[in-house]
Amino acid sequence: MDFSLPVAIGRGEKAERRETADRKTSACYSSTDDKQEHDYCTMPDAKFLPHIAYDSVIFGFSGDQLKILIMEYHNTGLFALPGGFVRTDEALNDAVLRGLKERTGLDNIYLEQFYTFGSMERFQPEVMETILQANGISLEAYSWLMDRFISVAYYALINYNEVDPQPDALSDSITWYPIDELPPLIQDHQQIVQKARQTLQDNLERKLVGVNLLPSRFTMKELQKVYEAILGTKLRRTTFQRKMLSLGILKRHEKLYSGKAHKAPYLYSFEGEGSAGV
Amino acid sequence: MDFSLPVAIGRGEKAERRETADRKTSACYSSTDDKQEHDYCTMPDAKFLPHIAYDSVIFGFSGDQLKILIMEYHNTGLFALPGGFVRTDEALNDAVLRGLKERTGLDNIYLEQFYTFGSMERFQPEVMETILQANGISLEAYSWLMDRFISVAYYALINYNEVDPQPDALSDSITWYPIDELPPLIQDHQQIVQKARQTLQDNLERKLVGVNLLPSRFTMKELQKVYEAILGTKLRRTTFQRKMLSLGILKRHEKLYSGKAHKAPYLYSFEGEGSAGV
DNA sequence: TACTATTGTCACATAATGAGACAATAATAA
DNA sequence: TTATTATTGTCTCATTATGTGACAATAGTA
Repeated sequence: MDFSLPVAIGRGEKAERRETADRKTSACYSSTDDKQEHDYCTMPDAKFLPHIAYDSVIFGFSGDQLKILIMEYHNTGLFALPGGFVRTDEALNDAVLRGLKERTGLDNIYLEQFYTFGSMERFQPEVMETILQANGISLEAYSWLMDRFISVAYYALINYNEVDPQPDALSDSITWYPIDELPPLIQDHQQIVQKARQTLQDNLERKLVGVNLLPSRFTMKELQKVYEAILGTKLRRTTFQRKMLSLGILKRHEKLYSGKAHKAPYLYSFEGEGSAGV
Repeated sequence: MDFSLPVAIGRGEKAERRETADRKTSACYSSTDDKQEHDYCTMPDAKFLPHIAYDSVIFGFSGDQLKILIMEYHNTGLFALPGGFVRTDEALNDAVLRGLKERTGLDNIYLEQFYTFGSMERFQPEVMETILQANGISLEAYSWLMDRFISVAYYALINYNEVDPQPDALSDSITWYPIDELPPLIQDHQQIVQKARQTLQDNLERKLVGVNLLPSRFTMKELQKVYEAILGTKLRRTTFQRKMLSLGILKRHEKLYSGKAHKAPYLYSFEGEGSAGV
């Protein structure tokens, strides 16, 4: 009963204001082709904060399943979460938004930071070595990538149908996988996914994150499917409907005539972005 | 009704296993006097991860108030949260536990990571400059401290009466302040405290963090005071008591004869660390 | 022995949730 | 046109949880 509305970094709220740091900011960003920009810099030490990375668990919903985006690196058979690095003059949150924009093309993404991973087990320079070698990249020039990294993990909720995912320079694919059918992931990425899902479940009851996985207008049944996919349990139709309506944050619109032989459901939209709870 | 038990880093759960990184680990740690060790290293670049810090919001409960530990730097009038840095071969969580041990003397602390702060606004080299100068420390040798830092924030819950807080080398005091009567803090530390309190409030309903602020045996009234201090609201005695007892995780012990002219309350202890909810 | 302050528990009202019943209805088949 | 089918929106009733006050039990004091 104590629902408060979602506070997104990318959406309603402003992202962290960016101020320019006045030191050590040399330009070395090189975009090689017009369609796609490189994540990695030829003089990276001057550009990115060392030892700090982020990883993103990007959730989508399709075919009644919760899915996430996984990247596969060229010629390695290695799978990983989309991630990246933080520029020396860039807010952490802005770095993640930038990376998401590159992968998804979307600007307005529901995004939430959930944990920072910093164990020693995640330090496996061989992995990055393999990836760089498979891409024919000099290990010396990118030795900073073989250092120990602490990774700040975020999860994002996006509308599956709105997105055409784009791989980065080192990977040849970025693909939706059902959350329960992931390929083996590098390092501690499986753990990161686990924690992301747990956080998503926890927040489902407090915030109203579910709606961010759907188009702006959706039926009650679709919303229920999202909840069921996130929680991994079946929910009772009438109870769910009553609960959602009692929150007073869904606006009812016209009916959806699906062509099926039964009563047409109403479409709803999420009335929020402002504030209602606390 | 969906309480799950607290999962502490320092307590029931193991801390992240430490493996030794095999590179760049030169010993330069120097403890100057027997009682107190220095946080800062004469060759810090070789010892600590650059650009990464942690801050800890250490909660205690006394006189019906929620309090936190604040440090005051020598000769500066600057106040800050206790914090520190991560060694190159040390897990992030272990670094925080190490710092807490130094400040509080305690090993077994309820600790939870809650957010990583990485905005550009927190980059204020003047502040550290002031602190170092006030301590007569060469700015050149410690220039790394003036770099931009991303800070992983943790909150800790400890038994107020069990602790004799110890200042570090740069500060001359570490003192309990009521959470609503803090001195002005440096950088974004006020924000960090705010978010810590919010997280604590959120977790109070899901986990049973409250008990970590009390001695192992406590009365129902004491527990209620803790909840009221955290939530900032008065609670109804009978409802609170019924709720707590219905959880089935408090063990009742002998009565506490306080010498006051009324019925003596029972003492309770927290039956947990295992699992009861989900 | 009466009085005071507080505790543990109960009783009742109100609110939230679980679980099923049922009428409404959009398309299809007869 | 009318019956049939699958699904939706809503209602009802039972169960559980919570709000609110009452009250007896009791450890000390007067």
